[in-house]
Amino acid sequence: MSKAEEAHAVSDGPGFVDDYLLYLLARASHQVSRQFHRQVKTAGLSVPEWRVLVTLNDGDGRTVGELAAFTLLEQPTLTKVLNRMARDGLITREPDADDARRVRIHSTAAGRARVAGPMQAAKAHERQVLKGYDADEARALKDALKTLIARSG
Amino acid sequence: MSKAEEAHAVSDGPGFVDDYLLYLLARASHQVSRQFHRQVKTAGLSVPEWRVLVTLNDGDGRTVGELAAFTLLEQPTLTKVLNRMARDGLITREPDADDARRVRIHSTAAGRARVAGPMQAAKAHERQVLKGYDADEARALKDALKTLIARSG
DNA sequence: ATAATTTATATGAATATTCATAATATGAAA
DNA sequence: TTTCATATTATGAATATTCATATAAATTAT
Repeated sequence: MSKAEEAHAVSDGPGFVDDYLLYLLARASHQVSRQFHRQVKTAGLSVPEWRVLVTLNDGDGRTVGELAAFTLLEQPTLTKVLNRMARDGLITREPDADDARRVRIHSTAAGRARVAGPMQAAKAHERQVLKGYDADEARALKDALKTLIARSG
Repeated sequence: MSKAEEAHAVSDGPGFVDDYLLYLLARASHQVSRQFHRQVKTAGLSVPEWRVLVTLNDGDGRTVGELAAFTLLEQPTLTKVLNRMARDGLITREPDADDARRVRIHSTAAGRARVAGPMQAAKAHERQVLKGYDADEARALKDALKTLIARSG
């Protein structure tokens, strides 16, 4: 142990977190997303806003609860994100015809326009991240993540 | 398309996000961590506090900057987390002998005591999540995540 | 040495998130 | 059909996070 290490007792060997699944997941997600999230902000969207718009792009007219689950946001957090997005003309709220408790969220033309660039950037960024993976490896990685998601439902 | 779907145009087929690496990572991390994070809070720690203490447990006396990188927090966020933890007697700040700009963070006896339960819970929870994985599969999953982390450094 | 540049942490105002719960609507049971 | 339990979204106060920048120390260059 060097003198400097001795002084403050930092161990350089592998610790618990270095092989802890939850940490590896959190760090991989955080670190891989970091660069892309900067691009999203440059395009004038927060990360929650990006998630809302890209989710609506896959299927418009979802309820607040569905959107909250997809976007990994708490429902009250999402409601406030939606307030801002409605104010900015990116989405609209429509009452559900069958169940008056439900509110369905639709993206506007402005919302679709705002998300188009980031969508292309996301695809390019993913290709960049997976550069060096062949098709089988990429599939295996995604399938492993899907399995984790399915089992922890 | 059913009448209900027609009314609000929700597509049920797979969309972009369903096979988007960054989403799969974020969702897997979020969902797998969800139950454990509830246990952490029950033990009287916020998630950032837990990350600080478990990181210090692997190597005490890290600087604020090192801790911020490990805990996936912005430095100003961490400084405020540390203020709370110092107030609660979980950590102490010590000036670095060699560089007066640096502040080294040490966990206290109370901090170590507070993190002991969650550490055991984390190990038990990880075993639970990886139940059904054999040793090779678990290793492959973790190695895949470590590769992503290393490449996105 | 002195000044200029870079690095490490802290601070403050603005913003965002959370927790508990309110408000409203549906569905089921009596 | 009234009551009771449950489900969905919104609200408000408390808390946490972020962004820009201040402060202070080390390093480099002049």
